[in-house]
Amino acid sequence: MNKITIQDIAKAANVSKSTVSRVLNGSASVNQDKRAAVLEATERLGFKPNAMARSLASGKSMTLGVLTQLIGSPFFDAVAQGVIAGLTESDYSPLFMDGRLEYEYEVKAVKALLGRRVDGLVIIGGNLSSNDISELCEDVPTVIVAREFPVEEHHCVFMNNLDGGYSATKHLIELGHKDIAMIQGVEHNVEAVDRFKGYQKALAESGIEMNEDLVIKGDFTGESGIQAINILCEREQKFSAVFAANDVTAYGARLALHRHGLRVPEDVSIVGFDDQAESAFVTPPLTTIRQPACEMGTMAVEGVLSILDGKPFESVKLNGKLSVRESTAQFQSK
Amino acid sequence: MNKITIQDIAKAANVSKSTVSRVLNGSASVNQDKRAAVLEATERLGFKPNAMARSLASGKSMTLGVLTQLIGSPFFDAVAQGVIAGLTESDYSPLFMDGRLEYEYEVKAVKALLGRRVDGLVIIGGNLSSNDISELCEDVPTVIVAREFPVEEHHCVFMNNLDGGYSATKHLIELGHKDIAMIQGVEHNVEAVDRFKGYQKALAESGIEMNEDLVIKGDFTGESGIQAINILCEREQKFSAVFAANDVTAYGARLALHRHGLRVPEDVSIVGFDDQAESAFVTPPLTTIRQPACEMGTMAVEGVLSILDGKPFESVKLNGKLSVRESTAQFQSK
DNA sequence: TTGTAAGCGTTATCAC
DNA sequence: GTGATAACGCTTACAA
Repeated sequence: MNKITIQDIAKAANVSKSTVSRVLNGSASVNQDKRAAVLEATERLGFKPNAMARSLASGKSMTLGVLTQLIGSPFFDAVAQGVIAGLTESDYSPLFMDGRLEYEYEVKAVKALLGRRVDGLVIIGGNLSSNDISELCEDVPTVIVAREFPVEEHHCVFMNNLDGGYSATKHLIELGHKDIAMIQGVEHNVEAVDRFKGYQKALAESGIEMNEDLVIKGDFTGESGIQAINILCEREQKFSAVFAANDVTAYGARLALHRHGLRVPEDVSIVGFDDQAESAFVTPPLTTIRQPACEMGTMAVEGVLSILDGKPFESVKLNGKLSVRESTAQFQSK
Repeated sequence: MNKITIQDIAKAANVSKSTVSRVLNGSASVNQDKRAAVLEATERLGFKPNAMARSLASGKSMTLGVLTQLIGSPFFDAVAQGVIAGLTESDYSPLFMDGRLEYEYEVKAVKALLGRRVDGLVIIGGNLSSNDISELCEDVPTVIVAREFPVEEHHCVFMNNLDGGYSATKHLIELGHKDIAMIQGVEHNVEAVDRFKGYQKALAESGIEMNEDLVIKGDFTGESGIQAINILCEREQKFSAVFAANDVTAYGARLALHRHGLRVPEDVSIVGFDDQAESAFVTPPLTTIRQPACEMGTMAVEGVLSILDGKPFESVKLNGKLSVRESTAQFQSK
């Protein structure tokens, strides 16, 4: 470890610890010469301030804790990127912990973050309840991303999943499709439910009666996309389009369709949800709803920062954007 | 912030700070009654130890810093997962920082990690030079994942990219292919170069002379996969198989092939490299080389832990595994 | 502008 | 076993 302390610098520069501190933090003006001497000594001795001691003394850690889930999923990464971007201008740095999408881990991660005395918290998705968050995060400014809590005490930045589901379905309807299957996401998951509601809304609005047989349960995995199509085909269900609750499910669906000899988009159109990076390169490139993930991360950070600054922060609901590619086409009656 | 300190607990439990510390850390035996009282007070007041103060006093932070790059890429996530897994049994917790695959960020991230006085460091990929690492990490036990430094002073856990490239190409050759195109990865990137070397080795070993025209530069993106195939087709180059430097490039190649009316695998076989999660659901499911990413993460952590424990640690080189799916098939002469 | 000294919340070293 | 008390490295009044 770097054994060099502020004391060593003080000695080397012939000043007091306080002066060194002042120079390093710019907290007060210091004589040019001394200032130079301190800087020189700092450089020469390779002094690296001990963040622990610093935060212990100041009461601030100058870090924002970020609870992510499965940092490998494209969505979470995009949010994380947004967080980092939103932080570059500030003096804070992010501290990531992964909740693995498992309740116990999430609690542990938040506690660890709080133990490190992060000055603010960004919680991305996950399973923590409103209560958990209230209790755990008490007086640390917290913004929750990609989840919606109707309670006013929580600050959220989330996507309008209902609107996204609506846009996706509407797009299909506008292409002339009527028998539109939906592969749902994880049951009871709010986002999944909202996407489904959007599907229902678009259908209703266009005077198409929803056919229960076209709604298949899924769980956001590629495998569930495959299964859903298998079920539909085995039942010899008539359908010319499918709306999958997320992109990976759409991949699976497209694969199963291929195995059943159905072409995309000639025979069946597919719309996904998320717009993960791969979706533009898959064959055929997937039409999908783009989640403003990166923006959400940035907005969350700005939220925490402004709360930290004593300013108010209102929860925001963002709309996804339909990204039309080649997996959807005009309905062709056969 | 939780304003409750060890002092408050001491008062509430009618003991001294030292005793509270002893109970909480199990560093010495304490009378049953006092012990119970301390525990009760801790629970009741919701005391959360200040990690900062703790590490300042003890000189250890009980954390391992992890420098990741683009935490959203499947590969880095898998490594991160391995890191977390390797840590669960220990008393250490991970601290993630993202280097964004940009030199400046990486340096900054490592410094931030070191400023937090992490007890050990796991560096995943990136652009830091051997020197950078030596200078920055001086006496903090460090293990580097997914990069190979021939210097003995660095501890590395990496994949044998040459062997992976060899396996991929060999697979194609065994299927009867002779005109095998290769879409390279980022120029000068060690891993990319090694994968290419593996390609060359397999060719040479089978007595197939390498055709320079079949080797196309790429950069690990889906777009470069598309471009490569476009070039090949425009030149009316004869080829029946392609080995892409990574999975995303393979996706792009497959898409371009489709646009040129070439079927996979009937007309052209494709092998990727990485085995990211999506590759099993893409159409057709991609044959690829699976990187033991998770294992690498775990091994890296074990390495750091053992160095911390005063034990020696030898760099390890792991072999990837060929995962045969449906994007490759027996060569069919037309 | 600068130095002195008192914390910050723990752990660690002593005596008892 | 247990309780003072001195670190740990830094910030920040408070004086000068």
